[in-house]
Amino acid sequence: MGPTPSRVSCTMLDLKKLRDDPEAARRGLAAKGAEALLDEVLALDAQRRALLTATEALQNERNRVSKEVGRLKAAKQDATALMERVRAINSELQEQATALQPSEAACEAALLRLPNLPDPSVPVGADAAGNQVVRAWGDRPAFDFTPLPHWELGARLGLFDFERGARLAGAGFPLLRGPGARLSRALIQFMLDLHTREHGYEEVAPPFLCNTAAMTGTGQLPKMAEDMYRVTDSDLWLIPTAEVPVTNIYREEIIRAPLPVRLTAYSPCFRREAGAAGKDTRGLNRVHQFDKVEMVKFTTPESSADELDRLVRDAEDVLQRLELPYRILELCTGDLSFAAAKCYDLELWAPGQDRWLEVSSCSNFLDFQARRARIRYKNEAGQTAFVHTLNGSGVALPRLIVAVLECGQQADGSVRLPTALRPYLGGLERLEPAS
RNA sequence: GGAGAGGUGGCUGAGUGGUUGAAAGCAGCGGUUUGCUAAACCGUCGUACGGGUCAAACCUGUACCGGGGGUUCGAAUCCCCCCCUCUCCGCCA
Repeated sequence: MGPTPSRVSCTMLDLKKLRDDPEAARRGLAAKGAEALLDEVLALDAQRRALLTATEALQNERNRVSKEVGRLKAAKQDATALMERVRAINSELQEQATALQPSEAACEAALLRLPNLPDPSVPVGADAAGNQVVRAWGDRPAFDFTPLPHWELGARLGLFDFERGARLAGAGFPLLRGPGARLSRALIQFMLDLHTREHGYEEVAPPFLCNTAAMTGTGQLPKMAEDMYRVTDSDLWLIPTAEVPVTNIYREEIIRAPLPVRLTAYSPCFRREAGAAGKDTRGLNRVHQFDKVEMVKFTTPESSADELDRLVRDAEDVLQRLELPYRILELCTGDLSFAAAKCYDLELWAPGQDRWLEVSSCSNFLDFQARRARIRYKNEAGQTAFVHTLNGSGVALPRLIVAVLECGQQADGSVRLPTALRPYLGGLERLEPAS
């Protein structure tokens, strides 16, 4: 079984817009540090169009002469001269094609590496230091003892077995046991119930591996290949987030369902975390496999800004109901991910480590992913147009568990569980140390 | 994994190597009729990428009938490879 060739649209940013107003694109790309690529794209595009025009002129002639051949033959007349002419055109076309094909491929490859432009409302900044706290919720718990990090708590409570997990797949593949495994499952179920029953999402259970076309559609490929796990003898990658399969549900489709379509999915996520070696090696802060509940939306361009606000509130609701203090950052231009035009991060307070931990990233991609994946709808004028896509974690499990443990810890070594979660744990109120 | 059947526009569904980008029907859109709804009738109705126009409307070219390649002056139509769906068999959670 060979790899499926990906059929990806040549557009990610609108090429015509890039041509018509390169300066606007240049400003946006500069904010994301991808300015140089723009000139490369524009040059490749100019070359490509010149070749395309020449090729199409030849094709036009070939088509006209061929039709004439048919006409002559139908009239029982000699057409040898015209057939010779077409043969000549074809050999010329062969030469054209050897120039055009690499040109188109190069143009598309460069385009696929161009990141999305930041929304004009996004604060300008070079890196994470430029992110802005937009609001915070909840009081950070006060302790009359020194709060422990979750890996200490987990050891005392018998929740994790990192050593044996490493035996199975290496460091960063956590093994949860007993109450730890159950806590994880309870949180997943709690979040899915919340989003489906109260926030208006449809639950989906997607594949956990996706092909190259899907990975390209949402923007993981080509840029993030080294951050993903790949299956060796088929065209499949382990998903780094449910965003990939869920967003690609409508790839190459004109969505007929009324917008917005709001979907939520549980999935494991697999990330190589290339370049993060040695960072956050203890506990659950940064792992190669983790569980997450994801929210994905397909909307009209008119409503995507509002839907982003709702998305953030839906993620916040998870944290509020679990009584966990958090803050919300708006990412600045320099910290936006490849595909995002605007993004809010939700960070939970981890008192045992005295730091904030990101548990959710809520992004509006505008039509960036829709272009790449060709996800469209019919607008009110009846025209086919690209949807806007959004997604956000609702939320990621490991760091959620970290906060539940570190915020809920008591002087006696037990951990108080949030009230809203207890029904999912058979009424359990506390995790007690194994004695 | 083996055998068979099939993949055509939003859907259903015709299709001959040569003015077919593709019959017909449904849906959609615009309109007429109508007290409203329904119905009827008329018209319109694929996508992408180029060129023309400051731009839009519009005009025009090319490509696209699962994907790729081949035969041919000319391919949805013939040939090869691949993918997918369905049915049956085998294997297995």
